[in-house]
Amino acid sequence: MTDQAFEPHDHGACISDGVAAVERICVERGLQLTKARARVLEILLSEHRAMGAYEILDVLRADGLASQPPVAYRALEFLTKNGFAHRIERLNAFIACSHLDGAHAPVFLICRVCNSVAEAQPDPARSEVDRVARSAGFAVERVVREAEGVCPNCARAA
Amino acid sequence: MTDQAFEPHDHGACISDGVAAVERICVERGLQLTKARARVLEILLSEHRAMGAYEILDVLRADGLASQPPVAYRALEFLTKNGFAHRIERLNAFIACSHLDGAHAPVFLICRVCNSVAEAQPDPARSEVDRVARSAGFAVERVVREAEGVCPNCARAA
DNA sequence: CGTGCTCCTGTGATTAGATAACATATCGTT
DNA sequence: AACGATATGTTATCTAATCACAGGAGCACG
Ligand SMILES: [Zn+2]
Ligand SMILES: [Zn+2]
Ligand SMILES: [Zn+2]
Ligand SMILES: [Zn+2]
Repeated sequence: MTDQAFEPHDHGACISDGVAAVERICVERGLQLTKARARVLEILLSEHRAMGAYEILDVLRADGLASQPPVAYRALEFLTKNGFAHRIERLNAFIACSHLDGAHAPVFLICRVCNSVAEAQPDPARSEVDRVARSAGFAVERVVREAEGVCPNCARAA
Repeated sequence: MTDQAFEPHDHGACISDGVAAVERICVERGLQLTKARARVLEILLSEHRAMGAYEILDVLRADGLASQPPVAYRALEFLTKNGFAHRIERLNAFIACSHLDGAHAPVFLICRVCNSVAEAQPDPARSEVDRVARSAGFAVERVVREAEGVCPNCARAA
């Protein structure tokens, strides 16, 4: 149900698989995964936590690439519009998608101790948000579901 | 299940009832509902939509009260910490609570056309967020659930 | 060719949202 | 009166996001 963010895993595979999957989807859909966009995706994939636009910008700058805010924001807009990354509203930050297969309405679990973020993929049929919206006659276009708390690793450590 | 934000109602009662309820609760709990805090609450209650801190500040300024950001942010911190108002993460904005009775884990329905925001009070027992968190061993402390879309009034109008 | 078109990039400036730091005030308690 | 706790006022700063406009790469068409 949740992904591996809170468990030990081969993280090199997270990165390479993520890049490969996005490359494939871009070819399928005729999208341009340009240098800047690919680099931002890599940066996001490099950690299971949300990164702010200016933090990403710092990495780009260290790479010798362009360093003005619009550079990061444009790449992030491309990635989020196409479902390759998500914006975490609670943090004003971004994270690579870890469920690239199919449409989804993810739930994010944000650890306030280690800052890791897990993207979970709940059963879409029984969302309380949808239920409530339907009963109000409200047409939902986008849903934000984010939980802040302590992940199992940090709970054990304490 | 949802409140009256999307339906015609006696809005004067929304404001007076809201202020009265908060006043009562503050007395009960020994909280100080000072001039600035009460005024910010009134401003939030005056509309069923979320208002930004600087927008609130403009109203305070028009009232001849203090006009620096911390004034608004401190009042908003008091109101949100005590459950009298909520922060809408998606909008970086605030709205008065419309379910002052009891603890709650609200769902917000945000109309992108008329900007009205309804606070719904779903059955807490079957939250998808809680279910997912439990299965991941994640200890939830705060939940954000916000749906963006079109309210029934605006859907009819279109 | 080379012109126009579309999409992407680079850069400077500006706007919006939030907090830090520090001084002052108010009020009840001793 | 002196004190501590809480709330306010003000300046400056910081972070996040967008605007506006100039250029550049790729491609289609004549
Ligand atoms: Zn990984
Ligand atoms: Zn953690
Ligand atoms: Zn009302
Ligand atoms: Zn509406």
